[in-house]
Amino acid sequence: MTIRVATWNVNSVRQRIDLLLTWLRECQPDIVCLQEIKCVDEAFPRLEIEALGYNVVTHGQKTFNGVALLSKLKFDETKSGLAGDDEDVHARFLEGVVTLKRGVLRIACLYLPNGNPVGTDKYPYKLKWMSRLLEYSKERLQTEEPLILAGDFNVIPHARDVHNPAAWTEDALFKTETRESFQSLLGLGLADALRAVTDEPGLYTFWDYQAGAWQKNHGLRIDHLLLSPQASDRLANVGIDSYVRGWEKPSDHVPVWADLDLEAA
DNA sequence: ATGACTACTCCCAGTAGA
Repeated sequence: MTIRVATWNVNSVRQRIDLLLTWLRECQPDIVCLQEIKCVDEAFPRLEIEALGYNVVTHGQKTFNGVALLSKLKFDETKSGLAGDDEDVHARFLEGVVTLKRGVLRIACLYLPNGNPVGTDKYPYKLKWMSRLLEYSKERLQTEEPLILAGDFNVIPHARDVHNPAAWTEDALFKTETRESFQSLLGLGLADALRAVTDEPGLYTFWDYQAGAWQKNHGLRIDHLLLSPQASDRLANVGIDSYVRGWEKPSDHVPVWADLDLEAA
């Protein structure tokens, strides 16, 4: 038995619903984290997705941001919002817990702030959000349960994760402070699922719409699944569905998934 | 390269994304 957990920044779920349904049928993920749904909860196309056998929970927002969790396993609990800043109204975080044959699996779906342009209040907001995520992770890791942080991190972890690293050194996605903060998440014992299976450079999850970035393979790896030791121990396979970027009217991000040897209840 | 695309919005020029 394996459980497939996926993440995909769809860049508007209403624009992408047909592609999403096609991909769900092809990939057959058990749990999916969606980002940038760009709609309020009432406008989310839940019926079509429920028809494929998913339980759906959304944390939406008008126009921007918005995250959703889809799961073939029933949610025991869900919670929206990341602790640590009562002033933050962005819909960027949604946590769900499902029951397994042995214990539970906790999934945090996140859309980490972009942070550009650096020099505006957007970058400190990003760094603060990352430190809030670090605190959340510290707390959750104490339970010693399988935990997955999945989403659009807006972080390029390493030079091998971007086509032209020299052009990105001052960008909020690649700045030293950003990468150090991401590293401190890994320092807690979280494993970058893709890097647990390969060191290969040039594996991307995002290609800009502009300047033929997809055709030239000028991409970024910014969508990640971070696994607690209890999840990492069960890791069987990881994939990037980059072919989805070649579809008609695609998102600029593609799905990333991980298979874990865990049994559903 | 002040560029390029795409999607959003009190409907359409301005904002945001990465």
